[in-house]
Amino acid sequence: MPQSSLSAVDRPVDKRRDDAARAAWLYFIGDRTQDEIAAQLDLSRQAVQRLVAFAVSEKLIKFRLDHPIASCTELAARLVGRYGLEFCDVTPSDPEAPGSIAGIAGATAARLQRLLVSKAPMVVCVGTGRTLRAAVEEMDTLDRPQHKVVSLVGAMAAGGHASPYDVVMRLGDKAGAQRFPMPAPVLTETVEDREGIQSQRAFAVLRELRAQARASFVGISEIDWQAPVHRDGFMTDTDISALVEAGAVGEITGWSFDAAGWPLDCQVNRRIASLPLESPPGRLTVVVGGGPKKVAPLKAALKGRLASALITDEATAEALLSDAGP
Amino acid sequence: MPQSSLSAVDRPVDKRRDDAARAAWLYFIGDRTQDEIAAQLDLSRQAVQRLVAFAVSEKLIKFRLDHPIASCTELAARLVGRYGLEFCDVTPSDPEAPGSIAGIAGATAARLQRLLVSKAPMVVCVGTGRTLRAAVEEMDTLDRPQHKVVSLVGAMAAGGHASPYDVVMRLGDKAGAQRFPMPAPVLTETVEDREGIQSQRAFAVLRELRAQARASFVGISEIDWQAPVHRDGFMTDTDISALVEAGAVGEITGWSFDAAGWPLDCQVNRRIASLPLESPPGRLTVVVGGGPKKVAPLKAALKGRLASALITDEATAEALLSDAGP
DNA sequence: TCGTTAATTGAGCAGATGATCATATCTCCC
DNA sequence: GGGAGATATGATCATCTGCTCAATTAACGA
Repeated sequence: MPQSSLSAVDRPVDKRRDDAARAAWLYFIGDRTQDEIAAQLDLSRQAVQRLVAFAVSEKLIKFRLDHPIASCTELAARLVGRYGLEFCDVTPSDPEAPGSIAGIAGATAARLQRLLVSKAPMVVCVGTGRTLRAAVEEMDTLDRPQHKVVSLVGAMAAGGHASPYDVVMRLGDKAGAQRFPMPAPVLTETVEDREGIQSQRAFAVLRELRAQARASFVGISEIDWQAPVHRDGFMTDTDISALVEAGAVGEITGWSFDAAGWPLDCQVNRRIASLPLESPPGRLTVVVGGGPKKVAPLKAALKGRLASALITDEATAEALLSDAGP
Repeated sequence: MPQSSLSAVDRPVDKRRDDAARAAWLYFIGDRTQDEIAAQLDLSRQAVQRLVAFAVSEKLIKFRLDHPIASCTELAARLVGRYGLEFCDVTPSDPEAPGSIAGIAGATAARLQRLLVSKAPMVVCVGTGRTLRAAVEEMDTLDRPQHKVVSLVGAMAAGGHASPYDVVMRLGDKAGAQRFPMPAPVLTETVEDREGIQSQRAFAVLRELRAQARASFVGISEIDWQAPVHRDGFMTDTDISALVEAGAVGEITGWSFDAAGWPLDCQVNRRIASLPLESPPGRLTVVVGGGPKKVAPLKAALKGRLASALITDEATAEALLSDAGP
């Protein structure tokens, strides 16, 4: 039996994941104690504890809430009404960890999954960022080679190093779908560079795919000195200064916009290589994000109709509905 | 705000479920301790412990394994080959609880869910029994009024009392689908009774729906003095005696068959009001079950091609592949 | 072969969890 | 209004879990 010896000897990682899955199954679904599992699998209790922790951290076992919490449902309905959204999902939030993305990632994963399980071939566009990345990790694995996953934004900084939050490749893997990354940095050095890159054949393909897309999922961020685009090296101090000066409050797929949700007509935006924002978007566009820092950007984006659906958490939803603020 | 006062005052159950969902969310997804949650929700630690336990027992929060365990995959592949199945799912089993249906129910729920999330109108037929009932409980709630859920078997005993394991109504509720229960007992008093009942208009509708069905999900049981059909009062001592005499080893939707999987041509089967078995089934027919008692019935049913797919557990799968046995 | 470093293991312990039980509170019927 | 029964609450304790740390084993290069 060459296969089993291969997987057991040559790939000890898989064995470990297998054991972890089994231990976690017995623990959460079989409802046994770690001691009992240890006896069954002939391991020490600690080994079982580690396997269970590993399974949880690797998302081999997943927790899902299947109950509409009334206050979240109500916030969602009010957001749909206020901003004319196609839908809005609001998850509970952890008051002790206001920036936590666990809930939003889970809710986004559920939406992505519901779309992608369907067998009719479809195109789904995605941006980048920590939240979307976490959402993809929460999804179940699928095998849908008929689908196409398209990036709205490049994952490279101008210097050439890649973002660790590349979403399109990971989502392609999870869904077993065809992947269309964008062969470009987020921000080019000059307007001419951007024009050069965008005149390439690959770009026309991406534009064409976006026009057919069933949906787009994008993250959102603030524009200031702690902005992810700055921390991750996509934009320089000079870029940020110029944007803040011009009144930027947030960005989506690299495009900065002001408090009214108008994309800025400035030098930096002219060097953004991502596919342009649309207002209102021609296709379902889901903006995903939450936490205190994202309130102002989200409020602006929704005002400016840069998105037609929203996934956020309870605290952010409340802030978006309060009339105070910028 | 009449609705919110209504739900808060007139329906304290919903409030409790809401709190339980929130507590469970913070516990499993937010990864907080019960003490922290108690502080946040302003409850005692015990109250939180009870809410979390309640949420788990009510399936407000669900655990799902997303990792193919190699040995289960291999067993499934061998069963598909041996019995010419369309598919086979094998879940881990808990060696300490050989009759446990937790895993099988989860796997069946996943299959049902994958079918029913799709929006194109479809018909799904179901049998009855503890396992299918548990599977439905594991499903997420859906809203698919375009689907039809059809019962292959009545849920009444001859005396008129209903089975507690009615599946079609529960599944209809879970999926938000139209429900077509069978207006008949499992076993009628006489052949004439059966003919009378089956000549009714409603029966023609059920036959018609089955012919269009996307899939059928059925349970399976042994035929002996501990058989569920006997314990639940669907069949009398006399019926069981006659069936055992005639060589029955198991039943599906009430129809008894012998060790070769041939439906028995006997007096009892002639009084069964369920829709007839087909061999091989014209449409996808998934038999669901596991545990030591179900090995012989399953082996017979698979030999006789009474089903075209199987969901079972590891221990049962091994027994079905071993050549020993009846 | 030996020494060095990294990874893995299990003992021990502090803290988290779940069960029990006595007490308090609610509900419904009179 | 009162009382029986049912239900909910919080104190207490036994058990379970996750973390730390020291010891051991494995891996690798000299």
